[in-house]
Amino acid sequence: MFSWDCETTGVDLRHGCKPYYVTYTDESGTKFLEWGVNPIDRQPIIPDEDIDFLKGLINNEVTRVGHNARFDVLCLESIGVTNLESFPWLSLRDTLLAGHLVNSGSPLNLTDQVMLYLGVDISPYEDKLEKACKSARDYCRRHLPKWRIAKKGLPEMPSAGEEDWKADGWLLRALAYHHWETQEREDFNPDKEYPHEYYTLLSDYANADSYYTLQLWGALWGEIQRRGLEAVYYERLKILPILYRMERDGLTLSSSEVSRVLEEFSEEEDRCTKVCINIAKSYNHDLVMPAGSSVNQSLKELVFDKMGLEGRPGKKAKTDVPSLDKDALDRYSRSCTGKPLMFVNSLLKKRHAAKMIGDISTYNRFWHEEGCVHRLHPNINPTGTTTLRCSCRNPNLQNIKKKGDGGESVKSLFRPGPDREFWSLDGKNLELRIPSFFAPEPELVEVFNHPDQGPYYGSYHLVVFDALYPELFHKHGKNCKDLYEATYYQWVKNGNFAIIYGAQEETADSTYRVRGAYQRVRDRFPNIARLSDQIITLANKQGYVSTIPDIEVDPERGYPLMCSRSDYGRISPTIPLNYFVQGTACWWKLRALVKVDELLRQWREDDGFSGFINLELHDEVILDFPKVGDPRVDPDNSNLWRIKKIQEAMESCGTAIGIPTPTSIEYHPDTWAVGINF
DNA sequence: TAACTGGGCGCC
DNA sequence: AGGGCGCCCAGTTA
Repeated sequence: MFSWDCETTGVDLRHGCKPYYVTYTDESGTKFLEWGVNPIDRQPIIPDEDIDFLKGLINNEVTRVGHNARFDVLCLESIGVTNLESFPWLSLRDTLLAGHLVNSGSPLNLTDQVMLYLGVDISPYEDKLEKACKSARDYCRRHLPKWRIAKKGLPEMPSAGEEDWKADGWLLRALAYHHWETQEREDFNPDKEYPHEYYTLLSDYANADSYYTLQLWGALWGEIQRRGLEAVYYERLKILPILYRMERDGLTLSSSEVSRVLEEFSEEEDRCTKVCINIAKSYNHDLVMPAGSSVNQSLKELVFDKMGLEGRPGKKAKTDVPSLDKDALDRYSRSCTGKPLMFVNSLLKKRHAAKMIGDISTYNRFWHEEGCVHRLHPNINPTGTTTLRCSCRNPNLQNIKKKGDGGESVKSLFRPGPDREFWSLDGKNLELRIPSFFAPEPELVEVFNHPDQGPYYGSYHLVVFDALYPELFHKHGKNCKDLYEATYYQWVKNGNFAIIYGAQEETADSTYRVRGAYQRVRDRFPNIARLSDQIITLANKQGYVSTIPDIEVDPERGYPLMCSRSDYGRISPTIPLNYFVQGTACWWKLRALVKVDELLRQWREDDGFSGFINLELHDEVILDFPKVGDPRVDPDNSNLWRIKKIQEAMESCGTAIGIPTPTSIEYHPDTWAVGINF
């Protein structure tokens, strides 16, 4: 068993950042390889024999321990040591995955985990390095302007912005050598505290990392064994190569659509900004328009003081400062006319345009150009949430606006490349089904199992609609869905999701817009109400909730999700059912990804089929396939049979947790924003 | 300057 | 006591 860790010139390995230091620890101790970095272009200078040596090292060992090992595998790939297909993924022992499994609610960085499980404080290594790096960076800014210090705006590091100093660990040794070679400054002493340690500070820090990563693995695995969670760990491990592949393949945007939309919306933003400024002038106010959707003093002063609109706090606000969010602006606009009304409407339009432009600019920092498309490779983090959801960043592709306000959406820019097509598969009503079948709630089980039968036709929302508006439902039946699409039916949906998200009585009633709705829903679904109560009690007793056990993995144990406690030691009643549902849904999705990936790999071997997974959206999977034929014209000469296989595989994951999980199929030949149901 | 906080907004 | 995220901006604090 050995552990390894790479230090890099930044996290953006697909944009030119590279490892310059590899540390590894095994039974015989801790060793390392260190390479000089050219300060002008930030590229490490790596001897061929070191690459060969690393190849041997990686291939010889049986188990490999890493902290967020997927990143370190990508490091090795970026310098030609290994690659996706040949790396022995299932031999990995990852202290990030293990740490989340053992305690999903605690900080997972190495320093915190080593403190928690080994009682050792390694923060002094990092603190010393941070201090020295910052001094070195200051020194370079003053005396060596040609040296390429990490900062926002460098094309090779689009993620720069936070903790930039971490990308400049190489700088200490580079500066020390530079001084030794040139002796150009007598007073060379950028850091008064550590002037003579520039050769070794990075090394001390990095070597401690690989050493303690190995120790930490031992502690975590002991805990996993004690709690009998080995099978759950091994199942989770399967996700790493899938995410690695997903990040590599990424998601494409149409470059011509991007240019067109950018131009149109820039004009729109300018126009609306001018309207706002002119209206402000008529109030004797020189409005300084805030960027994007943000709010500044100038805007507040105009709206609340000079126009005299009555401010109200926002729904989710932590303070009682008057809100200027979309919801608040909508409310204000209903109570005003004339210039204030025109102002509010222009401000909303300006924000809409600015949001679109802002999203595209963020993508622009990250994308790679490939002919007529741009390709994004986001970072997907399987331990990025306190539930089992993955988080996504650089850029985040899990919050792409679906529909424009009457206009275009960012989603419409995401288009398949030439001779490609998108498909998406979505677990239908997954989060509503989980408590319904698990409780179980016989009425809802019946409804979900018979989507063709009246009066509810498989719709959870219609059942609640009936409970809250019995007269209307008696009169119109399932037509209520269309008749009250924007009003009662929408409010019912909002309320249902609010409850899934943990809303308590007051919030639920106000979301449903019906007094007493919360209690009526509880009365209608007594078993779900009881499940919620029981799971809150259990969570307070044991500190966590478990997802539904999967009979194909471990019929006894699900994935434990820690519930955070307030200062008084109680768990918020909003949390337990939500974690249970959200976590179980994502367990389903993780297993679905494993099965989908298995099919895709099989097809690749069978006939070279090049289909891949672009993205996962918690209960949904997006696929990028080669265009074969239009399934609407000739289903037999299309990818439809493959998609049906994938659908079958995903649905089978529901069986293993006792929840029927019908999965819908959408075909996107043109753009992700438009889907054709199959 | 850099780090932090809150507001705003998008998704499931 | 409405769950889980990431990103940008403005304004304050160290």
